[in-house]
Amino acid sequence: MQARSRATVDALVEATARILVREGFEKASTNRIAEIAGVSVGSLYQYFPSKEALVAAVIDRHNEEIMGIVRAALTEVADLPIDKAVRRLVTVAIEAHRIDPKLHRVLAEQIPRTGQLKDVEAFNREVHTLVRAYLESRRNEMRKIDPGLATFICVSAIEAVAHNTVLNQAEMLSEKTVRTLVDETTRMVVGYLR
Amino acid sequence: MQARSRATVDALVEATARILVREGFEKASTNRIAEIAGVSVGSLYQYFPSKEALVAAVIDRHNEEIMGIVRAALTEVADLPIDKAVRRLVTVAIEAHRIDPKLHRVLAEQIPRTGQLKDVEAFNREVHTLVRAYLESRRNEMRKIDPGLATFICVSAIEAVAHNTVLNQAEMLSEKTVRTLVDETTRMVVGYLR
DNA sequence: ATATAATGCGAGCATTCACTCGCTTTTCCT
DNA sequence: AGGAAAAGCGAGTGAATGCTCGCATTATAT
Repeated sequence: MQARSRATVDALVEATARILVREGFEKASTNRIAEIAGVSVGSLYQYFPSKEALVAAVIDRHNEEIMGIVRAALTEVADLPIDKAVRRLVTVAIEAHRIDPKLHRVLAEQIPRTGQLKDVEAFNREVHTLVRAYLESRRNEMRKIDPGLATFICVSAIEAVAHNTVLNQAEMLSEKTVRTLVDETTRMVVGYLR
Repeated sequence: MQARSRATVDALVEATARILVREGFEKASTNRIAEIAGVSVGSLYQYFPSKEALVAAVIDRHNEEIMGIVRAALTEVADLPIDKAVRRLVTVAIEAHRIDPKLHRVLAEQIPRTGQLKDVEAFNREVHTLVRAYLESRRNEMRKIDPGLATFICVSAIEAVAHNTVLNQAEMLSEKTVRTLVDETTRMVVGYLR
């Protein structure tokens, strides 16, 4: 039956994420994952050909969540002037990183980059492409500047601020702090673009 | 008989770095490291209590190299106005990341962050402190702004540009590209600060 | 030359862990 | 009900690997 197996798959992915967050990558053995999922190792290998594939599924789920938000934001921002748009994007970047900070941290710090590096790169490229398209459509509001370069610098800067904010300050982030941070980052990026 | 043992220690650290770069973290077993170093596993454990400690030594050596450059730059820049200083710092950041890009990549991507995370944080804090001190000494050239916040944003942005540049473009970086990148990043940061 | 200490050796132990396979249970269909 | 197919089970396997320990070699001191 399908419902049953989908539940098993979900339980496995969920359990993997939980263990990664609660006990770190090292403790995440396939046996343990199966145990936490309430499933046998045999079933695990019925659905995932390797441990790597399982971890990749977790990464994908998380990235897909983030990309959903980012894509939506970039669509809804398409008609806004640069200052409004950048502000929104900075806000969204921080929000996206805050979805599941602990998981984000583990994925960023503890997962050995192997095969699925390709996937992460794909997400990166997508963000790049989308941002670049937006910037090109707003060329008239900007100074003369190579769009690829501008995209690279802006995305790097915004991503870094969001990333470091979430990693360093963990969960303790007041609304006010976030607002100030958004203000400042927006100011930097907008000032740079025009 | 210190010379002999120092040579052994050096050989071990060097071999570890080589294996990390050439074959990745997974292939870096203690047995293999000892073999490449031309030393026995027993000797390895005479000088390093664990594999982790060995990897930590490699990380430390690399970080120390980078910090040496950064510290020097920040000292020699102390009397320069903001625009000159920032330009120098951006340049140095990229240079520092280019010291050993392959090792840098492995350290950034493949090493599970365990204990020695503390060390990395210490380096981070030092950079922060130094930059902040500089900014505070130049307050008069800047708009009214919280120094801690400004430091956080500037360091994040510069670091991210340098990091991504080196990671994405590997070794293929023309002088011209670097100069443009430095120009643009400098422009962004300086524009932001004043 | 002899004794003592420092350094080095590497086979092997103990453990962990990804993964397999033969079997059982559950679900579906007629 | 009966049987086939789908899903699940978990003890067991084999390989990898971090690390130990008893012994061998080399340096220093007397």
